Amino acid sequence: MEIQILDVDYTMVDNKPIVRFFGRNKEGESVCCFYSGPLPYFYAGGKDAEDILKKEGFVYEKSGMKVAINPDAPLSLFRVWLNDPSKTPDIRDKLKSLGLDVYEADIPFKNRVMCDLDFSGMGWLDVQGNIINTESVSASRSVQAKEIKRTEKDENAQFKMLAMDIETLMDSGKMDMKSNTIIIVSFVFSHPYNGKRSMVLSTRNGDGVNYYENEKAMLEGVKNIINGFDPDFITGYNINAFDLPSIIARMEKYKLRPVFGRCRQKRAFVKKVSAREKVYVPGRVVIDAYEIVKKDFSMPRYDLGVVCETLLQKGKTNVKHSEIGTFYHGTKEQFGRLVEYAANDSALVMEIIERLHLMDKYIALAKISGTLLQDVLNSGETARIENLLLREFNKHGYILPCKASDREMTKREAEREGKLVGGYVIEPDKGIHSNVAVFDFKSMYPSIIETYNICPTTLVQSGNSGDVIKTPSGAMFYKKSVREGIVPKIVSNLMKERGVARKRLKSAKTPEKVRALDAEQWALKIMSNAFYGHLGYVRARIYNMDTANAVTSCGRELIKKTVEYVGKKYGYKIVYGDTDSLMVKIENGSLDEIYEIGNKIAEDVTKQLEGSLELKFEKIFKRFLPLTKKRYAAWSFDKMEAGWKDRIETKGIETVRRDWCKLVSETVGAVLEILLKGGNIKEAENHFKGVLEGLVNGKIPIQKLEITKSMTKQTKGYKGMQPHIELAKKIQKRSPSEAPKIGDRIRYVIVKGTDLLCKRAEDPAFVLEKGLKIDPKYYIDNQLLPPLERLFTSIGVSKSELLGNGKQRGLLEILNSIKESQTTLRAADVTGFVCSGCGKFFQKVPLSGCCECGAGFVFSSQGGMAREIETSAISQKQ
DNA sequence: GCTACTCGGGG
DNA sequence: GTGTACGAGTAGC
Repeated sequence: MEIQILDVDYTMVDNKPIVRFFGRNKEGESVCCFYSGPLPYFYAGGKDAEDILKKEGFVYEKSGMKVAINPDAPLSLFRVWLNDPSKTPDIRDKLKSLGLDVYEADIPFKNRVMCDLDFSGMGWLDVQGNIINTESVSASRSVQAKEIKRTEKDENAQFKMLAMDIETLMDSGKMDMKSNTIIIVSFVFSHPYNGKRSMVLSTRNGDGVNYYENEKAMLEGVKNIINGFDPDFITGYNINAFDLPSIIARMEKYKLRPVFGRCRQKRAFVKKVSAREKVYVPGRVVIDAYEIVKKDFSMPRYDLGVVCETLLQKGKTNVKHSEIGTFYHGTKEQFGRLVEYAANDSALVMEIIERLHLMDKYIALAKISGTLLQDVLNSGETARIENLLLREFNKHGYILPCKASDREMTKREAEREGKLVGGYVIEPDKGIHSNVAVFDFKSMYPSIIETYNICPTTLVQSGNSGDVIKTPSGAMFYKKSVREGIVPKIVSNLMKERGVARKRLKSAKTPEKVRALDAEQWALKIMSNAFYGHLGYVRARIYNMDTANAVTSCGRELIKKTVEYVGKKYGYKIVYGDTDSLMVKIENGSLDEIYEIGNKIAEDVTKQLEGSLELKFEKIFKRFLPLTKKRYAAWSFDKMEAGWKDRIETKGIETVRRDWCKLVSETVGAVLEILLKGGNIKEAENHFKGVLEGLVNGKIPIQKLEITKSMTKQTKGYKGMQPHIELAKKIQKRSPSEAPKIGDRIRYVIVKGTDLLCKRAEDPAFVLEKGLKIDPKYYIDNQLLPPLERLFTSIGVSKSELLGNGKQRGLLEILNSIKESQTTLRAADVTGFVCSGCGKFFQKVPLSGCCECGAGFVFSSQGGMAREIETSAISQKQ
């Protein structure tokens, strides 16, 4: 039988562990595979190690393994065998107290087994054995395995997913998961369950509701339905920190065992992981859609409402939080709306995960790193890297040390302080540059690790001067011919496999295959890029400053030498570069000509490089505007199969910030667009002046002036004066019922007046209602000017030029000077952009810079004035 | 400018 | 469960 691994655990029978592999087979049945044989063990060494082990009565054997971080140390090592994994910590501590050094004595048994058998999370197994009958697990099939081996398969089994959402009564007024009553539980099934795709359970009866007499009975129902449907994945929104912990807490209150995993004995449990809670359900995988969305997408907020609008382009049925209690006790219709709301939330979460295929990446990471899917989701990069390190080091005769103690970590932090040197950043040549070729070193750090054989196992520890590679940081590494490093070997394999995956991707036929291969190549890149960081990470088992610094020192030297080479041989100026990238000013030539030159340079440079190092020509910045190190904007052109594709690219320039009003991000965006695409500084200046005029004339819609800040504590708790807090106080006095509460976001605008600035914050609705005037000076000085002044000074336009000629002039004068300066259009009048080709209306210019039809844009203004700003149909579309 | 602390999502 | 493991954004210096 072939099964795909979802989860692994063990049970003790006759004082020996039996490993259980939970998964699903090709036929779609859930399977539990029992396997005896693997025993826990770790390594011990040190003075008199053997005597001590013998005297203490341990089962042990001499081991020829070497310690990864110090392979040349003469050390007699022993493998110590145990029976019960749960007793390992005690035994480990005992041996330590007897003066022994221990290694790999902190590896969870399931990981130990997965590593030793070379199995992966979400990987496939070929299992030979007998079907058995057992009540200990809930699975369609249980197998007593005689032989198991891994097998390779791209596709996934038909996994079942359950999406759920609960509604509770917050009678205490607090989010207390122990005391709040659960009134509704909604389920959506990926596959029909008892002929249904969804269910709503409630302690109140209603249309289409599974009614339960009380909460306890409903929670019994929850257990029965989950176990009956037998999902592989349980998903929900913030399910790790709310829904499941609530369910578990309430079950415990009623003395119901929270057993809805695939082991009939083991409870689902909540584990605190660095202040966040994670829920584990044996044999199943808990997927918190909130956590995934937060990792995968960048949004200002992550409540399910905005997430659905952004990702699914649809809103969610909404019931105000304060209405939940009222509707539960309210009319039939009201209760119906509540039921609908709960059902909808589950359905939306299921849709987010399935339609956007959010699991693809995590499944690929599990397969590649060997980590169980649940651990890929719940832990970070470190867990994946160390899983991979463990199996690869072991395969090649090396063992890893235990994790560093707190004391050791503090020591490392102190040692690392200021000594871990990063990449080389070239001081940017300020101004607007035209036709800049962008190069970068392909997978720079992984390639350096591979090429220079950088690894803890190859680091020359003492003055051994043999056949070694000397890095610019001074650290020396044995050449591959002497001893190949394990980290270089892993990284090299990952990069090689990525090449294979990408090749296969090109010829992939089905969408499933394309997705899986794309996720695979992505995960391979992520993994190979993570090793450098790991070497310098204080918690890493293979932490070593000398190796980490060696990597970056090679990078710095590479980029410096390349700058020199390109400058000397070709006479081009390098206007900017950061760590692994180079911006080379070509200045003259068409896109196609620069493309030719770029590729020639890349090829030439690559020829001079050692090993797998490669310089790649990436793209062209038709215009490049560097502001400072790490901050620039560019009009970038990529050569695609269909022709050149352009876009505005910014790095480190915040276009959206919560403490800026919309007008700022819009103006920054528009000015950049004009500068980059039009290349006309005067025009950009005029645009800015137009915005100022709009402000002075009160022509800017108030929504664009709103600033949002959140109130994190009681108003009294704030020492200094802050506008949003002062506003909160005002509203408290005016209409206490609408007063902002802790955690609320407060929107405000600054109005004209003689009061202190902080006292002039006002509610936008109040401003409209009372016809108050906003304060243009505030918006100019505190909002627009800081980012825009920086932008303009970088291209040689001073503040005084921006605001007029002389020193600080009155706003009226600014206004007059604007009128004289022949602005063709006042920004305040611009309501959007209209495509000059197809006429489609856009509120904002899309990131591509042009409409889908390929044509450029014209401003659309209230007065019907229109001016073409861009006709960038550069593409050679066929 | 940098570092320390907080809070996210959920009813 | 042989594990302790975030991270962006803001407040405060």
